[in-house]
Amino acid sequence: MTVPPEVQPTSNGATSMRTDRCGTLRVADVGRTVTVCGWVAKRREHGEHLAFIDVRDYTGIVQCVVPGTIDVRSEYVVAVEGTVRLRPEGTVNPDLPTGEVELGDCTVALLNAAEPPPFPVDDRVDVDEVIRLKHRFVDLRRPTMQANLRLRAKVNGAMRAAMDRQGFVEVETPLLWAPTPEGAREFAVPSRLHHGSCYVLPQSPQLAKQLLMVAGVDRYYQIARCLRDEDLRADRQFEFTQLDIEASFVSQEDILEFVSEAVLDAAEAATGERPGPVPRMTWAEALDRYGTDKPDIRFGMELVDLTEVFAATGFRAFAAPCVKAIVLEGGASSSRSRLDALTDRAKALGAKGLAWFKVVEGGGGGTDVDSPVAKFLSDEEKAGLVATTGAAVGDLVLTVADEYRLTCHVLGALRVELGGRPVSEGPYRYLWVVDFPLFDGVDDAGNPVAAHHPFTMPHPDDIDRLDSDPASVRSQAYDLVLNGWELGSGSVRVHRADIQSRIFTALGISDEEAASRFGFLLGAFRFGAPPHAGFAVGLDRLVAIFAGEDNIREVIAFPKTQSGWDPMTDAPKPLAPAALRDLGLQPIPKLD
RNA sequence: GGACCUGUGGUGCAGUUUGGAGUGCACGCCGCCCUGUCAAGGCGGAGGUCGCGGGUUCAAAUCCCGUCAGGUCCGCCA
Repeated sequence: MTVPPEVQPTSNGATSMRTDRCGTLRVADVGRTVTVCGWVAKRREHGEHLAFIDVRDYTGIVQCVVPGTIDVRSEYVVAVEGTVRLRPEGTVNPDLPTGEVELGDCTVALLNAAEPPPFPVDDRVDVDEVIRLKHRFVDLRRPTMQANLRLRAKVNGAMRAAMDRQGFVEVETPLLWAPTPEGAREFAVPSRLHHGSCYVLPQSPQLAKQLLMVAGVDRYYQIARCLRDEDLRADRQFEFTQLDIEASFVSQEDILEFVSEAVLDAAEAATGERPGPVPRMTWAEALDRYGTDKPDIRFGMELVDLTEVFAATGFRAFAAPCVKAIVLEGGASSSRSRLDALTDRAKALGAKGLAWFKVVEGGGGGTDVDSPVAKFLSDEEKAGLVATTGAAVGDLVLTVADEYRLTCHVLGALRVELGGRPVSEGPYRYLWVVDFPLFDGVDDAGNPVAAHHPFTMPHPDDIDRLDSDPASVRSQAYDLVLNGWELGSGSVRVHRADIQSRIFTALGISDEEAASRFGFLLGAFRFGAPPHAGFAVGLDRLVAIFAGEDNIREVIAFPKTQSGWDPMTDAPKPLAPAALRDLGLQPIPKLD
């Protein structure tokens, strides 16, 4: 966790109960009689004539001096009236922003007593997350969590301002939507008035915002909640928030500009520093050099292609469509158990195996490789391996040989695990990844699967191959990546029926099927759909990185555990029989 | 669906490798003392199904099997 930035209130926060906030009092306030309200952070009693109470609100802590004893405990809610005065010589606390002053001759009004907190309300210890979540209302009192919430609001505000400035209009879209059996699994909401039918919570406002383009809104945005019933991760919750954008009569370039403006504004608001222009990389280059479509470009360790080196190899494990390697500097000292663990990891990622080579000094001042499989390689191949990877004595070369995509995937993951740093650790390296493929793999029936979504416009240079060679068709889809996390994605949409029809054909979706799934959208498009394109930025991830957190739960007020449990409310819970009846539902025994 | 890691007073840990009395540390909590502390200090005290179940053993926090919960990851996330 990071030290929260000092809170800078925009007003003194005076109310009918207080004149000031705790953390704002300074030397300039000396002489004022003030009242602060907050929670008792600490009590230090010195007998019957003197006691100190540290009172905390979200702005910080102020020391209150009581001339006598006072019966308050940790987390009691109090209002304290006293006179701001300089601390006596030698008792200034340089660790506190309010440390030069204190409240003297205090009278303490008890507003509410409190049980001892279940864990310390400070940032010094990492408490078990279930306990924190169960008492989230206490956890959020901690300075870091307060700072995270407020940072999130600041980022939110900066993005809204950027979109407003660029002429976008905020429109709210429904949370109760229709099932669209494509993409992420949806949360269903049973209908009381239509037994047996359900609404679904939107995995994103995708279709709604495209309809707004048909409606002539021209430039739409929304800080939108999205819901996806998929397995949770450090960077994924069931519900998450996006800055959702769509604009008409625009190209990909316009969208990248709009989004850059919002994200860079947010970065400036959050960090005080405006990043430079965001570089670009094609999807193909990202996969080739980094083994992933969301490369962390804070460090090198790029994938090296060795396919040519082993083109004529007699080593059967390397007789594969693709041989690639990464170099771990100084890794030659790795123990056998460590190397075995790496091999297991590679297999878990889908590789058939992992061949490692320790680069050692060879005869005549040259280099040689030390490896269980070295005996299967020719001298030329060993020399080529070292030369092509650029590995030096003491380095470890890890190689995978397999299909191109799998090889890249495995080495890309190992690269991040071996050479990477926490996502929130600086510097911030933004990257546009462009020219994603239109299709990605095939489904069970052998039909191509849409890489982004089926309304993504093909790349103009590739559109002629839509029918003849769909796998080679690039799309006008793009991602924004920051330090190895996908911050968001978008695309130019298909607005013409003839192109949409060809894409559905390539996807193996019949006219009837398309009509039943997306009929309302396709129908709307017949009434004058403008060319349009859009994007969505994941706010939780962006804020987490700015907050120095590697986990989006730290920037969400009430998140759920990896199994979708909320320890505070104990959700999800069974519905009462009467509620089930109302909805026309009947539980069935759990299936194995 | 799968892999790995974790689970010990309210909190954070050590103890588990090599079985031997619920043993220890820090914080917190309760009581008393203390007129300048600020992670206050001193003295005393309370607080434990060692996640749960089973097995091995004379004996299990410790070894074995199962299970639950949490975390990280793979699959999944158009």
